[in-house]
Amino acid sequence: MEVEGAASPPERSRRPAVMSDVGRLAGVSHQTVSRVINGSRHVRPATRERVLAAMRELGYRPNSIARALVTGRSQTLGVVSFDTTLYGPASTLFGIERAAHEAGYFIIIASLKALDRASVSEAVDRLSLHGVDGILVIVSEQGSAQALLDTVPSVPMVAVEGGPDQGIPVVAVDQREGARLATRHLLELGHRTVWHVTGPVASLEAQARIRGWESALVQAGAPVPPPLTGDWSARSGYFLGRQLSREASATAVFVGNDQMALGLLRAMHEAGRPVPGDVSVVGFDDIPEAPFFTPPLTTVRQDFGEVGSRSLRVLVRAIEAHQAGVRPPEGSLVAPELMVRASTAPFTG
Amino acid sequence: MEVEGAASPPERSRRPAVMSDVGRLAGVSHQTVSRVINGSRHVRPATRERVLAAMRELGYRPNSIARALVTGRSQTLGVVSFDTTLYGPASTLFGIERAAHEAGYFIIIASLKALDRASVSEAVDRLSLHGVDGILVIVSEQGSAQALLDTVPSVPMVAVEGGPDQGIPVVAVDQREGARLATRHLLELGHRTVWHVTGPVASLEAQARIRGWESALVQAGAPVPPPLTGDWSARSGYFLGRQLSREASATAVFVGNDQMALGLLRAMHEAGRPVPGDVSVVGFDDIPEAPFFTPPLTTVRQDFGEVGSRSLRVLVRAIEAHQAGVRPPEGSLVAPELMVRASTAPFTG
DNA sequence: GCGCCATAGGTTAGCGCTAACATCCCGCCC
DNA sequence: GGGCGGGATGTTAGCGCTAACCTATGGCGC
Repeated sequence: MEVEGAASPPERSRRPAVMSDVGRLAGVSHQTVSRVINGSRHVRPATRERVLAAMRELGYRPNSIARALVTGRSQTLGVVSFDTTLYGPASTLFGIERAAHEAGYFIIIASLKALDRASVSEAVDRLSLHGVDGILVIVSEQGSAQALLDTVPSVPMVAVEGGPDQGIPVVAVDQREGARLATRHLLELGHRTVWHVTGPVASLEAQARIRGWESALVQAGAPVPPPLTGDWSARSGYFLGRQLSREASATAVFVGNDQMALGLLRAMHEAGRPVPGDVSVVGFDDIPEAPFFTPPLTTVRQDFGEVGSRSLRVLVRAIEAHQAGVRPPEGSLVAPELMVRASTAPFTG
Repeated sequence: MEVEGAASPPERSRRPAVMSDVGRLAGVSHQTVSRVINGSRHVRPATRERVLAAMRELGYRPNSIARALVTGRSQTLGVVSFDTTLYGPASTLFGIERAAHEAGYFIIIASLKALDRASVSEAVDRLSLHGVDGILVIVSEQGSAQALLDTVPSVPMVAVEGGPDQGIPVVAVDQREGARLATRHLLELGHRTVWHVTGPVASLEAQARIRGWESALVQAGAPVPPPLTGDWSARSGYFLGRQLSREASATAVFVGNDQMALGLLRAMHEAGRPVPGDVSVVGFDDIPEAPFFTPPLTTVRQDFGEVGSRSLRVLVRAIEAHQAGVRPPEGSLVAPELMVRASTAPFTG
């Protein structure tokens, strides 16, 4: 079709085409090509068509690095996370990525070796050095939440799943409300009180769940048993479950997450204390396997995907606010939901 | 110390310092600053010190986008994956990220909406457009493996966890060997044959496990029962388990992954067929929860982290080979390991 | 017919860095 | 002592793109 390009034989596509190659073939300047790409109104339809045809013919792909250099925006966002192997962070990351894709951003990840301040700052630093436009920190631990405030952020940041109470926007599930839901459910089944297997002390989520559990107990006038501290693993749930199985008065347990609940279920089974006949158990998270535990686990669902996509949208708004020089947006809380299954039953004292 | 810089008061750090600012303060050209940063030998120690001091004073951070533009390398690698929520891909991704960090690369992720050819190519395209130096594709499905061959790769690629037999390097766990391990274990316990609950038909892993299971059966002269097809979820394992529980001759089951094994365990429990008393069950993956199933699950461990880090190293070598214009490296297989726990027992017919 | 303004496009200067070459200076050898 | 080699540094020219400004053209009102 284009007789113009006939001068250069199939030898084209040696080195990738750049803007001026397209311009030359279309008989316009490289700037006009840029205008076509960026949708400027000041290009005649006929010219636009010629440029588009030339782009097609040369297989032109815009170079986003050159564009990033000149615009100062890389369309890339960083995510800092600790253990992306766990279901929670993994699903959150997934939600983030989907929302980022929709918003035209890429996600680059920086996982932490350890959960201390230094590595959080180091990760944030590494990302901003690489030129990201904003950073999401999936933070779940007190030290790292603190580290966020120490960090001098060169780009907008949003904390996900937990974070400092002020300073930067936080998007998370309402942990305290979730714990209240779980505790009240057990209380309403007639249990005198509810024991609690917690996550590690430094975990913000664990702390919030403890507060929610405690407040529900206090509000109902129930005694507050000493919490048992685990580490989120099925293993720790198992050992704490063995311990609890010897506590005859323990007929209802609110476990800090589903993995520990699985371990606890196993310990109760071994100890001959049937669930839910003898002991009722509620977990937290609602991992996909929870309905298939023995027995199917009553648990509190956290919508991680929603947390991820919502936090991404907050970050994008924060970036826009930053550019416009206006106030950053607020964070928000995602509501948890109680999933009642077969691991809880009325108290039959 | 530096009287030179006194002209500009604390008003510095308005706009981030660039190389020539550092050079000016140190009394050298911007190129010498570049030499210091890139560790050139042709800089006198005294000069180097002055430059480093100036960098510190101005809080200089090199701009990696500008560097990427001129060198043509962004120090960024792309990872294409489908469901990063599952334990396998999530751990693989984690291993990749750790190894990338060590090798001085960043990881940018592109997750797929669907598992078809189009979305794989689209993701690869999106990543290379963004300027990645290489791409890892966590592929586990026949269609996408094929898509990889269709893709005209502008950058080096490596397939992870599965992929076409030729064309690009593949790093994966030896699925067939893992399936043989599981099947032989059950056969050695005296079971007449071993049933198999498989993953979805299009899954490369599922296919390889079926082949391994079949070959172990044939080699032992055992009959080959019809495989039951699941979809990796605990839910499907549960329903197929219900079906299998009615099959009196089924005393040994090799389940394609641990989640389905969990569902199957639950179905057997409900059907009053004790595991391992009546039925022996072997899973695949060895997810962290497997030891805490009821009963603790015998399963085949896949070292996902090793697959991730090994594939990253192969990709880095592929990039170097690409630049040097030599042949790309070979892929490799990671050995699986049988973890014997309490869900398998000798056949007592 | 002239100025005026809108429209369509070209020209020029960078973004911050590295690669390639040019230059200077010094010691050393014949 | 003069040329020469090589280490230390400066100068120049891009990488591929966008922003800002400039120019040509044409329609329109008076």
